[in-house]
Amino acid sequence: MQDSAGTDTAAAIGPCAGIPADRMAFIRQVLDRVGDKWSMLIVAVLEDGPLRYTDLQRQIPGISQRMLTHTLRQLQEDGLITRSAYAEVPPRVEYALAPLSRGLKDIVMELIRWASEHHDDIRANRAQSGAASSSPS
Amino acid sequence: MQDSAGTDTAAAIGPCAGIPADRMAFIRQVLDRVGDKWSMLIVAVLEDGPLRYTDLQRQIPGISQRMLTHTLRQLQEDGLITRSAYAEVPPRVEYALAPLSRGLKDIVMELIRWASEHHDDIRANRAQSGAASSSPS
DNA sequence: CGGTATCCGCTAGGATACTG
DNA sequence: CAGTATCCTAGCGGATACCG
Repeated sequence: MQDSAGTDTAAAIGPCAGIPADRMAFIRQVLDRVGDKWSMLIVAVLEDGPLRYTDLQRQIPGISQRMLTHTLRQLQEDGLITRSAYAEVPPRVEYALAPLSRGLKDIVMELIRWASEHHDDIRANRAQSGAASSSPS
Repeated sequence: MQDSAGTDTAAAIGPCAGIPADRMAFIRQVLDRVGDKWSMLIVAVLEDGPLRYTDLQRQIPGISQRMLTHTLRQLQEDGLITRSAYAEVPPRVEYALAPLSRGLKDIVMELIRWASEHHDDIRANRAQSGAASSSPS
């Protein structure tokens, strides 16, 4: 707690849009890490339970090995997921959510639910905006 | 649209995540739109009330006109924010959250709060992982 | 004030091939 | 099975200059 004025960081955003510029920086960092395409999907998929590498690949259609590996490492380095490698043959590696991501998982699920519920509206709006050329001479 | 048959493994996400592989596609789209660096910040800042262009620039340190304008257009086209231009002099343009983003705003605020609360842990974990190369003699 | 347009570096991220 | 390494392109995103 660095703020002596008693202004809770999160609370400060509510009453006043004046988010201290300092906070903005790390919020951006976290958002950038956690908010990218694949991280959220991985967290969401892992929410159901531990999964192996290839299972993750199958669960997340369209992800490349490169991105899967990369994102997993990022999440692992941030302590959001754990990697358990079993030295057996064939080798098995399981990824699971770490305690740290308990709260995040919840938020991600909400976000996904929101996306599910409103993607129609969004698409509609998007189409409407794009359809501005519906007035030929 | 390459995958139409077979793997019911996607159904394995079902219980809690409940993400049919089909949904995954548009979820990715929404996540991609909403999950980029600036969109969330703009939504967060706008949560407090309508703001003008320059105000947004001030509230979000580090954003360029290009990105501000671009992101605002995206959000607007998705119907997440509204743009009100008043033809007066000097010209005034106000951006505000649209009804559609009511729920999103909430989630974003939660995410930011989570980021605020756990960025220390994340940084610690990140540093620890990076410190693996403390090659002692 | 509230943008638009252009140049440009950087890197996210896919495809492919190879390894332990 | 679980990655690593390399190549390569699209577009993100900053800086700058200019317009209504």
